[in-house]
Amino acid sequence: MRAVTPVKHPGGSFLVTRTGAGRRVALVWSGSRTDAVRSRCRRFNDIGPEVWAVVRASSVKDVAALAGVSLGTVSNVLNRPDRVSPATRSRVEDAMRELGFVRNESARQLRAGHSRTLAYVLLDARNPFFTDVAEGAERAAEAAGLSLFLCHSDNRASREGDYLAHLVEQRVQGILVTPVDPHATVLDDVRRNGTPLVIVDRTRDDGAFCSVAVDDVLGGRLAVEHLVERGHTRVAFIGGPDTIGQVRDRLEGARAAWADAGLPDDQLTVVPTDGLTVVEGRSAGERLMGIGTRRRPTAAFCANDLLALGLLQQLSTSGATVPGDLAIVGYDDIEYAAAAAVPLTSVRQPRQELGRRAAELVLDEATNPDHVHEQLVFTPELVARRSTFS
Amino acid sequence: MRAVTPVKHPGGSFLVTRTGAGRRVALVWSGSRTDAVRSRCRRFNDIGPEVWAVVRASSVKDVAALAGVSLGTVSNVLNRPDRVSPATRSRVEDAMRELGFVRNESARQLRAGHSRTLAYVLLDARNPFFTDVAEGAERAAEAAGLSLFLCHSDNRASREGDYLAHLVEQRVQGILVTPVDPHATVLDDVRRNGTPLVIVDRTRDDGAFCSVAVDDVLGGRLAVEHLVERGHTRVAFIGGPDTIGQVRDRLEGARAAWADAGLPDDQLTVVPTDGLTVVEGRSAGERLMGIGTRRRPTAAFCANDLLALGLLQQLSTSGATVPGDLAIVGYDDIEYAAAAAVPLTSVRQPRQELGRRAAELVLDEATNPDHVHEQLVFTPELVARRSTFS
DNA sequence: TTGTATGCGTTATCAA
DNA sequence: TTGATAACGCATACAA
Repeated sequence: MRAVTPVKHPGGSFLVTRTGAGRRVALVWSGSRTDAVRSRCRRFNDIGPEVWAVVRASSVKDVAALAGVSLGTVSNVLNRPDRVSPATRSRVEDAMRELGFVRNESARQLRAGHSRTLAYVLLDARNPFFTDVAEGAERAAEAAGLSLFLCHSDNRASREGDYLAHLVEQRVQGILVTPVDPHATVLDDVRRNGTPLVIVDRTRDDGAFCSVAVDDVLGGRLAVEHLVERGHTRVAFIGGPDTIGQVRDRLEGARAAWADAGLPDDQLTVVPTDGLTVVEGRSAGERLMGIGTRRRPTAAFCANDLLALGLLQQLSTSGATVPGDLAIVGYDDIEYAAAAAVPLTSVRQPRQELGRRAAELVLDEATNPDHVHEQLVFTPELVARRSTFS
Repeated sequence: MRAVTPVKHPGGSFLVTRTGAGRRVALVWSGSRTDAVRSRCRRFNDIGPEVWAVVRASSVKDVAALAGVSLGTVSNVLNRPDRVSPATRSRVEDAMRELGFVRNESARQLRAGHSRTLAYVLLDARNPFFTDVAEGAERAAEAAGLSLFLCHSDNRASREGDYLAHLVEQRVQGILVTPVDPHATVLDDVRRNGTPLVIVDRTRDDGAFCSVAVDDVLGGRLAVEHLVERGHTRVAFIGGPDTIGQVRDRLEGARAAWADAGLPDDQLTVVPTDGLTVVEGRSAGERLMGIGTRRRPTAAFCANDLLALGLLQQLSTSGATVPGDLAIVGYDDIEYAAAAAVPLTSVRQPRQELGRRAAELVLDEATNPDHVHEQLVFTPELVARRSTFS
């Protein structure tokens, strides 16, 4: 079998085709007439008994030549087929098939001034919350005939910055981003450049951007109200670091509900963590179980489900029962929450809806001259499951 | 605060700026001199007392004009700064800052013939296996100075096809893909067009593509050998549908190990599922526990960890213990496997390594004329945890 | 060291 | 209905 190796070369995209030994030139271009290919040869390169032929990817010009029409007609077939007579159209379409023509999006975009893509720069691809948001955005993009590219910043500001810069250079239609820091100037840089940007799952007080978020204070309140209703009077809040707005807000809501119930401050313990992961949840569990049974909280509210799952696992390892020894409320209601060994009570956020609305907002900003920025705040709801019902 | 709304318009990327009521034209362009902006005005649009000014995004030409140099010099500052005298260079850089110049990647790409991006089209963004593969690819891309875009096909052939077509039109440097069907002709279409493509976690027997995969037959064998060593003589294989190559291979390995151990065929039960998800795992658990205790398997080998987690949850709900009533081996060793209520024994695949090597292969195909396709097969290993140790 | 001219592939306008 | 032509923004070869 002949090796057919595509390479890239200044001036276009090329196909390199190699002959068998002995022959000088062989143009391998599956399904095409040799002469059509030969016209696109740029460079022949002798290497001993073999010869490389460098072939440009076919363009509208090549198609026009093969079909015996003008370049403008080919473009018409592509963009306004109704303006072309059926006979010539099918001749052009045949030529396209024969040459394996694919429209060059860079050229189209250069001409059109905009691309046909959205992007979502997300913090943590391993957290199902973000992939669910992405799914919602994906569907909205699909409905608008656009593609959605996902970029994983992995919680690193430098990577986030690289991605944002690249996307702006690409002139994407719009960017959704869950930023490492919503107040970082990189976001302003994007917008100064005219690329619509929507902040997802974070907000900024200055109203400079559209954003979609969930009322985390209310979420924290719902969680703790539920625990108070279930009769708990010693509760732990597990989460951190408090540089994360979500964590601060959920704790604030928790404290408000606690105060409203007339319970003493010191019976709402804060167990800080260094992140919102399963591993951190286990470590928090160890610390929690280290407290003497008399003073130990009877319930825990975790700042997200991953923490809650880690906590659950730690308890199960150490022989404690849920909710008998400790009731648990998580946050996010990811798929694994319902599927945990003890199904988790959790605060649900409308994740797909978040993504969908974010995509719609960014498209509005991209296309509607009368666009005004909106900060949408969604309402969370508590989903009660076995982890809080003995 | 004035509304500054970016819009898109044929002919370039634009910023629309709106005046306050009463004045006719206001050019809002933060940090720029008004005259520099005015030169880029294209269209003024009276709407009652307000006026829209349509402003083109700045190009090298604008920068050159503002800096008082030629367009070529600006390009040199961008691409070969050493060829420019320090004085002019700083003048040009000032102008760039002032105009908020951002290189137009479409134009650069059109000229260069290739982009600076890779893409990974993955099956299921919710499955941590794929995000870990993506992370490995991401790092390799970063090392090569490229960006990696993630595209989520969500197991749908049509969406996969849309993404592949779009990526080919974009002339990305290379595509990694875990395809819905590795033998589908869409993959051949991509390559016929000269875009390097590497198949991830699947293989194709015809050697038409590079691929990276893991020896699933060996993985199945390892799982069952482990269970046999632990003394199990009635084992269930849980997984499906068997249209998935992985499922077939893992079962094949399981059967081979079973036969090698001299155990009777009918004591290796197959419990088919409709997918590899947590929900399917629970449903399989129900069926399994429906078998009378005398004939019921004492161990289960699940085709992936999500199934195993679902199974585990089902057992725990119904009061059965793991591994006492049923030992469990999963596959993939995702993070949640170790973090499960009963830590899961699982077959680990070198996920990040898979992604890294795939990215390297696609870059080799893109840049090395002597590239030959390689089908890499990695070796899995068994990670023993509590779910198989009573 | 800097400037000029050309082409990348596409689309749209206008003339035939 | 079709064809010729001019941009879009950038990078480079070559001329000054």
